[in-house]
Amino acid sequence: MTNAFIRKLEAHGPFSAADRALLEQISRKWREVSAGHDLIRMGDAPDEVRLILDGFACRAKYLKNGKRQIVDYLIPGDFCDLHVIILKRMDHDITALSRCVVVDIPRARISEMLERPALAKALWWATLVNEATLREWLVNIGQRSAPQRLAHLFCELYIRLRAVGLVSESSFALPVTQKDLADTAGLSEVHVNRSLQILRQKRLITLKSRELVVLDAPGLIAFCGFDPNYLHIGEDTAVNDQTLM
Amino acid sequence: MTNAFIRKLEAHGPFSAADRALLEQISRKWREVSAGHDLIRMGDAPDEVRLILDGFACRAKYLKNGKRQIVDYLIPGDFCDLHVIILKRMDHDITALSRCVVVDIPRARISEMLERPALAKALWWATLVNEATLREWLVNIGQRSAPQRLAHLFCELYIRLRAVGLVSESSFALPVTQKDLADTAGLSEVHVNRSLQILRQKRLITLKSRELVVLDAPGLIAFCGFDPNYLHIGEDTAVNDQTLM
DNA sequence: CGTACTATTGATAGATATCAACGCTGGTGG
DNA sequence: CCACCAGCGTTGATATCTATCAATAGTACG
Repeated sequence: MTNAFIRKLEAHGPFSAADRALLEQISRKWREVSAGHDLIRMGDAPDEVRLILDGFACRAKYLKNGKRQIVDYLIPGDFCDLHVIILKRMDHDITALSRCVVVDIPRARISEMLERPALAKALWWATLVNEATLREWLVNIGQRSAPQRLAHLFCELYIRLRAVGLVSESSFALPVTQKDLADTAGLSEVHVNRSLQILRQKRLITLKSRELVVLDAPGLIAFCGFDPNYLHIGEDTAVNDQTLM
Repeated sequence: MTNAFIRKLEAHGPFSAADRALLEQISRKWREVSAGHDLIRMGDAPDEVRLILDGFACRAKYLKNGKRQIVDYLIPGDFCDLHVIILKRMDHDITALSRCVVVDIPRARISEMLERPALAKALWWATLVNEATLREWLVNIGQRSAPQRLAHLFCELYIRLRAVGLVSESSFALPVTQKDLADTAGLSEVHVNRSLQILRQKRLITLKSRELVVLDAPGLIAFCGFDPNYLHIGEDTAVNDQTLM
């Protein structure tokens, strides 16, 4: 079985049999975390790197006044905390949004991965795409209107989830509350509600019972000016809106 | 001569003589870029990785409607585009804010660096701190008020610039316009002007002629709730506001 | 000593937050 | 199986923040 993790990493260069064997061994022993529970807490200095095999989680930072900013959504195949290999402590929390299946990879295994060029490159790739995504989020919050911010987030999740096979019929599970979206987009809960109504009125999306349906992909893309380049999926492949969504 | 680059990288583990020799060789051949000129443009796929030895630059993404979001400030010792080793193309621009001294490191040299554990680790460190900084910027724009956003930015620059010896007497060169600050903080130019007035009224800072003076460091820190942890400078060292600024 | 960029100011419009209430829904225990 | 409860979504009214527009004042630089 090739899981989301291996599929995602291998997207940018084939692995040798030995590489794959190592990855498969890594993802053999997993555990479950139920929705709402923390995978890692700020200040933790874990000895393993966590990896999500199934489920949805978010990375968030809290202010002293209780405000929260979600800075990433973690989907199957994403590493939670590659940082702790180098940076001793977590500077933020990771919380499960749905039931998650997680593997804990010991540092030693990561070191082994870093010694294999193809795997090391894959880890660099994952890290750098993360960084590029953070930059785009900054653009999103800094420069776009409330409804556009949400639209952009949905476009991104669509592409990322599709890359791991979690989109069907233009729709996908999105186990978040409007408050979560608010804390992602730097908005209030009420304003998220009203912004979603705008997106619905425009017949761009539907979001009900934690299920997001993209009704009009080109429209959604145009509405927020989404350009998937920053995700560096299918590098050097000619892409356009039609092929993408 | 140990330049900012080497000093910064070495902050997290000593290098061997060979490591240092490689670094010194790398930073030997430099060139100048004058203020306002681009170091790299979106879409470029350069064969070298650029590194700033002196000067100030910014990393920015543009929207189709002309809006701009600055997503990072680059100071001496910072890599411009480690990404292009792995991700083929730049997905943003880098522009000099002041006259810059830059070195172009051929890919091959970067590969040599990655083969040396201490140097590879240093590169990982730089990348992961970048990522952590982006997360904190997201918190900044998403959750703080306009004056707080600026205060937080100033705190960060203070710490980062001090780490490379560019702060003296609680002040440092900050070659940016109010429009630049606006595009950094997701605000309008006018509102930045008024927010700066608030910071001045509170006797926290002074900003004139591209020189920022921190008048009241503890006050500035308290005002925006700055916590330097995310910069991962002096890991595992007990730090507090007093020792920091 | 213009000229162009940058900073500042005032007035107004627009976007978003906050506050408060109510309705819906899914789960739980009796 | 129903009643209740808690969390979530929705709505309206209002306050606050921030953008926009337009004009003026500095400032740096050729």
